[in-house]
Amino acid sequence: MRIGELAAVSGLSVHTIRYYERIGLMPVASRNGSGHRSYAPQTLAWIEFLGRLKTTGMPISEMLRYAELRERGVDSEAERQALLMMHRKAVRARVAELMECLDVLDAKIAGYGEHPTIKAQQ
Amino acid sequence: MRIGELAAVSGLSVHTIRYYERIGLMPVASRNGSGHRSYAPQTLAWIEFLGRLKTTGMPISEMLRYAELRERGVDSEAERQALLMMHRKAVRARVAELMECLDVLDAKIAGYGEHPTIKAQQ
DNA sequence: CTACAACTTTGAGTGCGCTCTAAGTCAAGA
DNA sequence: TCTTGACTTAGAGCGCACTCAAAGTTGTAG
Repeated sequence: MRIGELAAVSGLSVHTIRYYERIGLMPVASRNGSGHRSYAPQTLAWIEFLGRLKTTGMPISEMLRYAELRERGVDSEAERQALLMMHRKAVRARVAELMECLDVLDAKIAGYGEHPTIKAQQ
Repeated sequence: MRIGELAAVSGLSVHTIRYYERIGLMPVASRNGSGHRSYAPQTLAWIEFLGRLKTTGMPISEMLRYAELRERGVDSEAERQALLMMHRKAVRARVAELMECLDVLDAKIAGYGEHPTIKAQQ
């Protein structure tokens, strides 16, 4: 799989894939005869997982930490698991925070269109 | 209330408060005799609401739209309500997205430390 | 009166995560 | 052979949301 195809199936841009490789988020890709990057199909799964980390607000610096542990192989699994557990905790907190904000939004939305006396209390 | 005190109680920096005024997120503050900004206590409630919008991922451009409607007064309430309803929808979607990612994280975390055969399926 | 903190302005700088440009190489179809 | 398009590199540029710097003014405590 060449970089253009990987970009198409992953939704990342070619630029972004090369950027991810440059900063260490993706392993240095092997090359075909003409120097073009060549990707194994599993690469897509890695990109998708990175996407989950990104969606959940993990900064690149921390993804990088995870990627480095992954490169180190099987003996880093406990550390990777710990890192993900910390992140899960942060995501759960974020969800709770958003739900609290949703309550505030609900109240504000309900407030519009009410009796002026009640409205004034907003 | 002067800007330093407002910064202390709101958690924003003095720089940020002036920045918010400059871009239109906050009304131009009235001044005391010596040209210093003077704030009414209700200003804090506005900053806190802006904080909710920010926490829930609303970009400044959209907060600006809301702030402008607010400046326009009572006749913009329907529009403000509509804007907040759109935003609430987006926040709900974001919560759903995060919860989906939490499932993926749970599976990944559970996968570490399992039997090698099962682990290989990750 | 002096020192010092808190304020004022304009405008530049920062960190993040891309995103694009320029200049060049390579492979395949008309 | 020519053209087209996908690829390569190094490095510059961008949008967002601040954040800070410089130079100056004002208010108050000792």
